[in-house]
Amino acid sequence: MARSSTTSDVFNAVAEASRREILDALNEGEKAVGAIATDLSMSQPQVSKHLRVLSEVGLVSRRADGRRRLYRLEPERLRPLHEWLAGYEQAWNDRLDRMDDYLQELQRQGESQ
Amino acid sequence: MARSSTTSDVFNAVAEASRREILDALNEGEKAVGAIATDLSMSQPQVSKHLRVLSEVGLVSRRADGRRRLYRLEPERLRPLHEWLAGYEQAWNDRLDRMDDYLQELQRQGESQ
DNA sequence: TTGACATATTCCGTTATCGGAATATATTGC
DNA sequence: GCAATATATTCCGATAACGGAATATGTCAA
Repeated sequence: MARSSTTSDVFNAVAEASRREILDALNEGEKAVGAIATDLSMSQPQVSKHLRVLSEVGLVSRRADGRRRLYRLEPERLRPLHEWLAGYEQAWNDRLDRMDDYLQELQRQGESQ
Repeated sequence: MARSSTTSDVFNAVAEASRREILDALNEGEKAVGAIATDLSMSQPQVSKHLRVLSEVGLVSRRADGRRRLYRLEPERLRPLHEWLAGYEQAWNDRLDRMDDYLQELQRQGESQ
């Protein structure tokens, strides 16, 4: 058995660097396909294809403006990512605490020289 | 030109569901390969391979214990993800605010019936 | 040393994914 | 309708990724 489709969930949609760049661009506001392509120096079909993937997972929405298609970020769709990460906050903070202890230890040692 | 390697960054490492499951398992504490395989009903080679990927991006570390290898989560390596997401907090909150306004509007309308 | 156990690696077939190029499908203005 | 502009889709070749099976490596215990 080989692997199954991936681009159909937020994690994979966001895994590609170019798609993150597109999302970053849209984070500044609604943009047309051509504008994105120009700004990021990507080919128009490339941008359209990535937008399709992003659209399929709901990370962007589209609206028509004349012959242009304006894409808009849908940030709430990042929630799965956010929530998954939240599950690691505990471990994360424990680490920072230990790091803090360690730094204080270093400082004590430095003072006693 | 075809695409270049992907599994070499945190975003892609985390993009695979089985790898997220492994990380979730390790979030409870250090575990041996076999234990993970049993808990998650994955084959041992499969687990080893995923751990290799996770290891290469620093998300897990390894220590020997007899003939076993204990893997441990390195949560601070999730930072790139965390930071990237943080860039969307603004948009995220704006959305929530607007949602809030909308709910209040609904409520006002409800009261005036 | 040998055998059992634990993990890592290699090989393989299948499929997904990417970028580029060409082409198809709107939509507008004349 | 026709040309121009804007976007989407399709076809392609190359390659990366996955899972399974077999095998290699490493470690302990008797």
